[in-house]
Amino acid sequence: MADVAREAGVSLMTVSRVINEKGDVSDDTRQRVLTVVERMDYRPSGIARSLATHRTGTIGLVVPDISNPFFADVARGVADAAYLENYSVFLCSSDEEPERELEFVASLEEKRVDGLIVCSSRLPRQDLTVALTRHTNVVLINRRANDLGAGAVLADDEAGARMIVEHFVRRGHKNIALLAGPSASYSGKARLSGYRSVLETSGIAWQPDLVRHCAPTADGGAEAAEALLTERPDITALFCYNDLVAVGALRTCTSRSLEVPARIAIAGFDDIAIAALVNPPLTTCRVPRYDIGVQANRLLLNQINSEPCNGCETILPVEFVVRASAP
Amino acid sequence: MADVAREAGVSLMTVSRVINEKGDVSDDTRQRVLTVVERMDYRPSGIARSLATHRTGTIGLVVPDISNPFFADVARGVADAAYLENYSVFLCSSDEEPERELEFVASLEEKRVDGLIVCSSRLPRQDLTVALTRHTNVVLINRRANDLGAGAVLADDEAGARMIVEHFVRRGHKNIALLAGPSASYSGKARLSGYRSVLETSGIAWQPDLVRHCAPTADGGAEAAEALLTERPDITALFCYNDLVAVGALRTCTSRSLEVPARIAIAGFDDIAIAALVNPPLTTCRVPRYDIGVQANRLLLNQINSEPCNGCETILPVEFVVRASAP
DNA sequence: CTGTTAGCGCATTCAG
DNA sequence: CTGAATGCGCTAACAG
Repeated sequence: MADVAREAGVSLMTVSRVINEKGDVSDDTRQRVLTVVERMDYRPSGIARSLATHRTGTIGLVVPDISNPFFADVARGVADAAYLENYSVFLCSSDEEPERELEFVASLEEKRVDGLIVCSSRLPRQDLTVALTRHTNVVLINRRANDLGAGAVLADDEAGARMIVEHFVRRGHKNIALLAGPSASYSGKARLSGYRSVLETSGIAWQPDLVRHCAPTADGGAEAAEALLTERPDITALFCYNDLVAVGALRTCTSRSLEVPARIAIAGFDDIAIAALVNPPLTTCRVPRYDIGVQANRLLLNQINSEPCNGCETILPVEFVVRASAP
Repeated sequence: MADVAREAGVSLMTVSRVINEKGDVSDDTRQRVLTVVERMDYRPSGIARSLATHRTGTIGLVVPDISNPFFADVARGVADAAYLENYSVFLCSSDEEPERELEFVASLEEKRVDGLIVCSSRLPRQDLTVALTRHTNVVLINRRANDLGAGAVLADDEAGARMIVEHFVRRGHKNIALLAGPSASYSGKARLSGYRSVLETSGIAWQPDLVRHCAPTADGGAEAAEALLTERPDITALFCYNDLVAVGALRTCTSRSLEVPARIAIAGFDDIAIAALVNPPLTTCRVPRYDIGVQANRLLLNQINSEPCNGCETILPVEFVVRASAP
């Protein structure tokens, strides 16, 4: 910058003003400075600027696993939205390890990020609190924490679950099973709760052995479906925690020669790309993953610009999608 | 930091030494400082440190689309490897827009990243050169640029293509078609080249109408397969640019009642998760995406630590995977 | 083993 | 409209 100032015959301050388009500078000198900047390929140091202004123009994004299509889509939403606002995004893929998640949060503090988006943290409540109080601007995805003063973006998982189970009920199913995924997660609980509420209002008895928790993967779904169908061969409809679980269940049905949907109807959740591509294509519930990312970013930038948002929440609607696996 | 120094009754320098575990400090004072650091919840400012040291401990990762499972896996490799080396990663998802890619490269320069990993850039050669010469440490993925002094990590796409087509030939196929994907990309060219070379060595005549370029998506594959099979119903084997294209081709075959693999054998490429989950599961070639990310990071860190690497390349082997779509 | 003196490259006062 | 002085929080070289 000093070089530019000298070459242009002005002070450092004037160069700074021109670059930041701030204060009044005569068109004449502005042009002169810009020319020199161009000629010398000068790029201001964001580091030095950050040190002076206490703002970095960066945010942190913590996800359990960036290779999981769900989080990859969320990340894309965050990244795109951040780009439009001239923010840069630190990607932190915690590999589901709480310990690593904590290290990320600490590291992001050293990097002096302006804010933080934490996606589906496995962190126990206690650790979350400690980690987040050191950051002023935080948005949580798929997790509530109003009392921490953090914003939250959630999908309406419960409503989605209700739509799916109601669909089954309308089709006359009585023995509707649930592969419920992880019991600890927000979405796991919400989807289970939706399932229960429809059974209740439909006057269908709650049968505990129709519900099984499982890992949120295709293998987890396949195993759980195997066990479930062995124990209760009278099941005619199967609501799966997510599409991967449903794909696994589909595999199990195929290997047991249970025709889908003729003999057993199957529904997933999320509507990731694979849902439409398997055979038969999955009935499911579309979760606006990209939008979740965009909204999380929006909430965060609002906080950064100190527009108040104490524990404000954004709940995004989901969309029921009927396909051949449960017509 | 000044506060810590005062509280501990030492100079700034000593605090700095303790924090960076550098120089000799007596156990006594070290403990005293650490205690104060703990008590005051002090965290050094990476920004200030970067300004003083000219190193940021950050790298940039530019990908066309983070929601594409291929790049998501690469990103995970980069992120995991970077984490192990205490580096932070800026995620830049360019949405396939060359213009945005350029802005990212510029922005990463302002952020003073220590290095840059660029994945499958759509940038014309000219722009790439300009953008990259401003960064000293660069690694390219799926693209060569030895003369730029950038490192490169590539998968052995040509060998993979050869394995697949050889497999078809061994099974007695003569009319082997290729849905070749984008003609401009490195991997598109390499896979086409592998296809041609096997035909040649096998004495099978090259038939231009058996090759069709298409978008690297399921829809792209479905359309292209439709056209291809209409024109040449005598095709018995179909090698697809990647798994998504193969899934599309599969869909087309199903809708035309062409049994796979009895009537027509199909193979994909990459071995993304979906390949094993469709029906029938896809024969394909596994590209070590995660490893590509890890290796790219390794090459980059080598450059950063000024171990010479002028245009060095790492070519990763691929693995042939036989499944039911082409047994 | 420890402290002192200088910046790192910029933005923010305040004066001209 | 422009410039000079000062500090952001830390580290690199030297001195003690």
